[in-house]
Amino acid sequence: MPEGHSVHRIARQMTANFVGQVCNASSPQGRFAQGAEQLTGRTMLRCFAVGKQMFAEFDGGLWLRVHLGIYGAWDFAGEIYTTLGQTGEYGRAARGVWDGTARDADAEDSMSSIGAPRRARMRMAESEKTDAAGASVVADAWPPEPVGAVRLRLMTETTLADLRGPTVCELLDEAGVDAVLDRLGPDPLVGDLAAGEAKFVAAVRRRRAPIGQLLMDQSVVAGIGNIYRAEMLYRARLDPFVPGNEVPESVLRSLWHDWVDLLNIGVEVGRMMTIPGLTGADYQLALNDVRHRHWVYGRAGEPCRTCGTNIALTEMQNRKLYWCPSCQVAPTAA
DNA sequence: AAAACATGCAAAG
DNA sequence: TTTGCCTGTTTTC
Repeated sequence: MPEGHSVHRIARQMTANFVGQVCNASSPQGRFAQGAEQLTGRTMLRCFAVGKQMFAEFDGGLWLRVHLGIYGAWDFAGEIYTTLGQTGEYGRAARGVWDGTARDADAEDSMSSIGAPRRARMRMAESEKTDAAGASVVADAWPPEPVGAVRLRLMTETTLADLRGPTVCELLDEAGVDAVLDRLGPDPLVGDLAAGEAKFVAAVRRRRAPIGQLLMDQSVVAGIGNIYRAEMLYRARLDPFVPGNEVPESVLRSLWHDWVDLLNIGVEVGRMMTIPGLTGADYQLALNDVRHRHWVYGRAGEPCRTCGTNIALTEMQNRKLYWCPSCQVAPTAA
């Protein structure tokens, strides 16, 4: 269940490896056989993310829309040309992974090789755990056997991407894409930033729902999920229950700018880094362990890193919401 | 070994 | 409001 940053990374990986290439598509699982047949032989023209959704355009006006949902994932294998800098020798390719479960050592690479794209031979072993040890064993098997229920496999001569467990995988025409885009709020990495800010502020200000709910509403702002929601509210020291129309405009503008920053960091690092200023061992700890990465998320009952008050937990929109009842308060009247 | 749980969403009822 | 997706990790028996 990647939040927005992961999907942007996947779209970039897809762009690097598939755009401009004639694709062969299949559905090893069978549930997308008809769609795969329509895609086969077409050239991918572009690929991009808006919020948590990925869109890829193929020649002939055919679009692929994918939403990974809570446990969907893409696995890339083969000749991976990446600008993401996340490739160890046998690292995992851009994958819709759980941010907190990335155990491989891609973090340092990620920091050092941004802007230094390189070719890497990367073939996934049968399972993630055997990547390091088992990669060479299966290195000559091409294409690799699908692992698990692969809804869609996209292939070029040298590269493949396997999609598993998505909530949405469908083909659309351009009008269909527009209809989806129309109901999505602004994404800091799509379109004009100032326009996005204005849309976000206006959307929140006209609603009475709690700000904690509105941040997760993809029509208000696209790409924020349960972790970024909790962390952004903490970073703003904002009570999650304040109605949207009672949040001062200045606070909303700050929230938007914070999302701009967090999303950019997330895309670059591949993790939802929400505690600023970490260095050295603390930074490495945060990179490698979700438990050390956040202010409040997943920390119910533990002391607030700032004030020591126990982090509270409640349900909002059927999702767990963590917050510090001491640090996070209603904004003073503007 | 089995169960619970997770960074969402859409479709069914 | 409930269920499906059907993965991968963590927790419980």
